[in-house]
Amino acid sequence: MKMTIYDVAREAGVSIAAVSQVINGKGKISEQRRQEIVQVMERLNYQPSVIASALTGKKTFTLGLLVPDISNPFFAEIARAVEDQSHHLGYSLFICSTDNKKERAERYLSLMQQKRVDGMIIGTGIANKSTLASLMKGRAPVVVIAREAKLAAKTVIIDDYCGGGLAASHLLEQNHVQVGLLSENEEVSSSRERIRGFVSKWNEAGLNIGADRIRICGDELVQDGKSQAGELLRGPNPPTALFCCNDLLAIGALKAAKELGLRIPEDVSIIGFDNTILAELTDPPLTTVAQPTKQMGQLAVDSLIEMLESGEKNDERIVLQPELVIRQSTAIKR
Amino acid sequence: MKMTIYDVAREAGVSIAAVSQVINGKGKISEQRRQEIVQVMERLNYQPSVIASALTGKKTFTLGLLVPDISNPFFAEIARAVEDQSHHLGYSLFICSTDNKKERAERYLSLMQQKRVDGMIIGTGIANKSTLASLMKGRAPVVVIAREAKLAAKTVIIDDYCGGGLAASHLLEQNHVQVGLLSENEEVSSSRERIRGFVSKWNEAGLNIGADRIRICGDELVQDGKSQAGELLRGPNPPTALFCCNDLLAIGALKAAKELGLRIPEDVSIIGFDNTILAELTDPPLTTVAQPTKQMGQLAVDSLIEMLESGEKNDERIVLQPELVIRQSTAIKR
DNA sequence: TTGAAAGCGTTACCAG
DNA sequence: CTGGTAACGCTTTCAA
Repeated sequence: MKMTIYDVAREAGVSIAAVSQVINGKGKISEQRRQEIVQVMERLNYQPSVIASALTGKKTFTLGLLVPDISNPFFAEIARAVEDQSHHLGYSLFICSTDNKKERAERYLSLMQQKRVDGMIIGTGIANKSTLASLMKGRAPVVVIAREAKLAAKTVIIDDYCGGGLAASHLLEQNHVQVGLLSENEEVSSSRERIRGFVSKWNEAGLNIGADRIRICGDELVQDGKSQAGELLRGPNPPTALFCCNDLLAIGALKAAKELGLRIPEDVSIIGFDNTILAELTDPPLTTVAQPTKQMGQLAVDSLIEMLESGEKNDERIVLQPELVIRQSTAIKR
Repeated sequence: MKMTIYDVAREAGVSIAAVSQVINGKGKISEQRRQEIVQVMERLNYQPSVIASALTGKKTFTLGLLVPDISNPFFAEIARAVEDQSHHLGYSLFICSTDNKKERAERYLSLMQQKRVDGMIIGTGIANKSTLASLMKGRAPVVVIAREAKLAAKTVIIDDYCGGGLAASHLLEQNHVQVGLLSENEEVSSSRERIRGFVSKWNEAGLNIGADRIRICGDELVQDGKSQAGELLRGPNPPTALFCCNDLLAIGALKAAKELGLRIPEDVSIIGFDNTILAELTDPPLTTVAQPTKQMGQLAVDSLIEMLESGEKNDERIVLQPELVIRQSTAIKR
């Protein structure tokens, strides 16, 4: 049933070498022979085996994408952008959700290497440097997306520090003084940067943020965001504004506030990050810092393909600018 | 740099066959030899090439998933469930978004075959029967998820017809008489079934739904949902309730209603389908019909693996029950 | 038990 | 131009 290059060659009365040449458009064959062979291939519905081709050292035309969670809308959007550009350029995509777990990430990475992906895009923290280091020594080029790489590596990212600052400025303009910050797990560098950027801007204004005001949330983003926000809001000297490192956390905060009978933004302002589709749907719509996901995904793939085609590793960082999207979850402090 | 089975064999002073045996845990080797070989493999950080193994007729341990759009939260959730179960069972996953486009679907399908996936899960309409038919004649087993297959094929699905009925009953109980329905593109069988179920329940109650009350939306779900709902709501005899075939469409409807200054649910009730994460975030939270995505994804993978391990094709349909989740976007007609 | 050798489907090099 | 043939890395008989 399954046709091979031999079947085609036999049917066309030529050698497999000839067939191989027309498949790859290489070498010299008379136009007539080529035509004939093409015809036979179509007639037999022949499809070259990527597997066999890969075994001889050719590419697999497969890329890998590692994200924390594909069901998180932000990463789903990134994934879609990456997928589109990959397929556009002729590559298939393995998608893996790591839940930010070191073991999962390493397992997936090793799997991808065994399956000989041509390159990978990493959008998730990788626990230790040595993993990334050995990864980069491998044959497959790597680009890091939406995260700070721990080593010099090609990176497509937004200026998270600046994004945090954007949020801080917005809240500052609205006269907030008491704020609470919701961060992701410490491994998540983008989250750390956002917090750093926020705090630094806040300090510039001569204001302080107590360490107890910065809450680290676990992987159950909505859930943990809700409980941490709840603690902050119920505690002494409750914040009048909450900066959340992503929209999911912000949604948790929203829930906590509502549950406490607080009005948003009248009683407490909430600001998210990512500008996922969720942000425009919440009640009230969420003020958030936007990342250009489409563009990031596309750039990541382009860079990756360029690296693997040129064979040169490239450590350049592409830093895009975040943008504040003001909706109705933030207001002047009363 | 890259270790092969030969390197291991040489280093361990045995034949490659011996190494192969310990890799696959087959054949008989003295425990001592096995230990030695394992040690060498670890020392050399040897990783068997899935590619080479596949070439000899073994599995690729790769599955393919086709969905309309991975950035649609419903499919992102399905994908996550499928991914988890796949990886749990040792398989990697290609994920492809087809946008419900025939050409894209066929291109992806062909790619997957060239890459010799062990099986595929189809969650998107495939334009013509012949494609599906030839697909199913291939070596790789297929299971259809969240969609009616056009041919006898293993299917994991909810009872969409019944789901439509659930929505209708809910609206009927609330005394609605004038309704509007928002459907997806005609190719989408689940959507058709939901509409059929809704209409039939409606008719049972002695009520009618004019053909002009059923609007087909394009692929820009939110966008198109909004414009179609807008037309309905602005038209003569506007509906007091809208049934939307998925949450995204419902969100569009929500937007249209708000833009027209209508209150929800006081002026118009809106009911969605899928119960994605979006549904609990909208303002007001969306009443919707839930699908058990986690379970569906898991069942699909389990069935697929079972088929490919047993080598038997299986046409069984697994039909799960949808469930009405009542939130605040629907209310008794005033 | 262990090892030699024949594939698996392609590519690429090297003679005709 | 064209065809034969040795890799590629692994699995699987089949002898020894």
